[in-house]
This record gives sequence, C-alpha cells and structure tokens, in this order.
Amino acid sequence: MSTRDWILHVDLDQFIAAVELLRHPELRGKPVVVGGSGDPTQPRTVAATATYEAREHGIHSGMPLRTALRRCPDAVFLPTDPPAYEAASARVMATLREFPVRVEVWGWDEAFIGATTDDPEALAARLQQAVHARTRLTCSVGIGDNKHQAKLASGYAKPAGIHRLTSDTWAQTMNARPTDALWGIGARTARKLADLGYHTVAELAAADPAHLAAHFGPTNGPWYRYLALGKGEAEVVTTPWIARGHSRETTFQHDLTDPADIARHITDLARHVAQDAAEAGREIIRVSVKVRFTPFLTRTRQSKLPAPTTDPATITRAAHAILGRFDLNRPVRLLGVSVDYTMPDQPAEEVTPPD
DNA sequence: TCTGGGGTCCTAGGACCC
DNA sequence: TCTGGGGTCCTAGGACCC
Repeated sequence: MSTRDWILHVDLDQFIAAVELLRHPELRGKPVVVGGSGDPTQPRTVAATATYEAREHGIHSGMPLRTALRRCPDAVFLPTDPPAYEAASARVMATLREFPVRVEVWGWDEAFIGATTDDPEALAARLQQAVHARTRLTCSVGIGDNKHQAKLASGYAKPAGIHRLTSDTWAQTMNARPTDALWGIGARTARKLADLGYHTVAELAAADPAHLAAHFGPTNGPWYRYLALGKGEAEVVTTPWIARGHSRETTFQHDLTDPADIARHITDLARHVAQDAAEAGREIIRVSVKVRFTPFLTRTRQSKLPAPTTDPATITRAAHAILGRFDLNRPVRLLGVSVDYTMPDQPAEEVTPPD
C-alpha cells in the first residue's frame, strides 16, 4: 500500500450522554435524557441528547422535555453542564494532537484529521484507543479523500467503528440514497430538489448545474451537484477559528407583554454580549435584535454601527434603538441580541498615513 | 411532539452613486 | 422626462449544522 494524504473524521459517540454516564455510572443501562435545567415539567425546554435506552421510547434530541416525560415517565432527566463537556472535549482534542497529524476542531464532539499514511484504518484504531484510554469515551472514525466523504463515513462507522468512503466507493455507496444524506442538504432543500425531480444522489449528480443555479442561486445550486459527486473541501485548517460574531438569546417560559419588561431583557442581553466581546478582545461593527412572537413568528432587525466599538453603553443603546423599530403588539416568547465582529484582515477604516 | 441556543453562509431587494 | 446599466453597501430572511 502506498503512502498518501487522507482525511479522517473523528466523531465522539453520544458525546453528552457519554460524559454524563461517566459521572453517573449508576445510570448506565437506564433511559437518560439531558436538557435544560433537568426539570421535565418545564415548558419550552428540549432534550440535548438521549441515551439509546431513552431512544427506544421514541425520545430524541430536540424533543420537548414534557413530551419525553410523557413517553417515558421512568426516564432520568439531567441538566446540561456545558463546562463539563468543554473540559471533556479539550482532553479529547489534546489526545488527537499528540499524533503526528493535523487536527481541525469542529465543535465539541468532532474533529477532522489530516494525515499522511499508508494505513488509515490502523491510524484510526490507534486514535480510538488513545481517546478511550485517556477519557473513557468512544468515537467513530470516518476515512475519506475529503471532509465530506470522511464526515459521512463516520456516520456509517457508528458506534465505535471505522469506515472508509472514498471517490472509488462513492457511487456504489451513495447513489441510491436520498439527497438529504449529503452533508449540507437538509430537509427543506431535499424537498425542493424532489419537486424538481431530483430524488437521489445519482439524480442530483447528473443534474444540469445551470438548472440548479436558476433555482438555488449561483453558489448553492452548483454546490449541491458537487456534493452529490462526492466532492468537498480537503484542506485541514489547524489555526484557531476566528468567530464572525456572537449572540445571546432567551426563550421565556411565559410570554412577555410589558414593554418595560422587554426593554429590560434587551438591556441584559446587550450587556452580556458586550461583555463576551470584551473578554474575547473583539470589536463590534453590527448589532441585531431578534424577537420571536407567539406562536412562533421570528423577526430580526439590525444596524451597522458608525464605527467599531467595545463600549457596552453604545451596544446597549443601539440594541434599544433597534428594538424600537419592532411592532410589539403580540406576546414575545424569545428575545436575542447578536453582534458581528470586525475581522482582523479587514480593518474598519482609514490607514495611518506615512510620516 | 407547541418547537433551545449558538453559530455560518447565501440570496434577494432596495438605496445610492456614477 | 417615458430612463440604462453597473457597482457597492446594507438589511431581512432562509437554510443548515452541532
């Protein structure tokens, strides 16, 4: 076998549930649901994850906790604990970085690995062993020529397995599958594609790019066909990601109707976001406000600031001005404030003239 | 099954300018 | 004035992902 470059996708199995079961070994084998503050009677709270035993009762992530409770009154409900997942994730990523590979972190429970080897399966097995030895967590590993293939391959590898999906095996594996099996095509786009006669990956791969562009735009349309052909990004970026923006939002258990109440929450959210930005050392160039009315109508308004700033008072004032542009006649179930950061490579304005 | 929170990127349309 | 055509910036919304 010859040495060449590979992309591996490491996906931790049932990450949040697995971390919780390590802390609560007595719950192993029981239906466990993690979400919100762990109180299944709270409205407007959904499951972050559910163990296999809970899934057998029809419970899945995204399901309202009250529904989960109805489906399985005996389930154990736990609150989410982001710092614990953060810590576990950091240990996994540090373990991966000990190998002679390039590591691109992709969220809490995933990473892409760029490696040069003649035996990617052997490398995958060593990664799995190291992660398990260090953290007691299991992971699935997909092997591909690019990120798209490796990502789908790790899905086939679950749980705790290794699977290879390359350009050589792409067509036989994927051609008969529905288009939403592709990474980047969801339910909405799959339905639109089906309406146009593209039901399978093979049909999408054979589509006319111009026809797709006419329906999905000049970038997205041709991109969908590209995905159906098994292509994708093959570059592993090891430099830390620079966030484009940041946001905070809250769904209220009981609707807000009092304007003063709404304004107070906007103040809190804006201050929070401004503080986060300050801690991250980032300047803000745009502020957005999100309002979700009952039953579930979401609207956003935004405005660009005259100049980048880190000043909390400026951010808060901007958020209130934007809030003033909403019609607040209906009850409000969610408020959010988000900001865009200035990016390092695009300084906001003027260049200092030379002396 | 009354539907979280935090992100990223793309598109369409209007304003404005030459 | 019955109006052209391109370029850029800004905003609102949609889709997708973890």
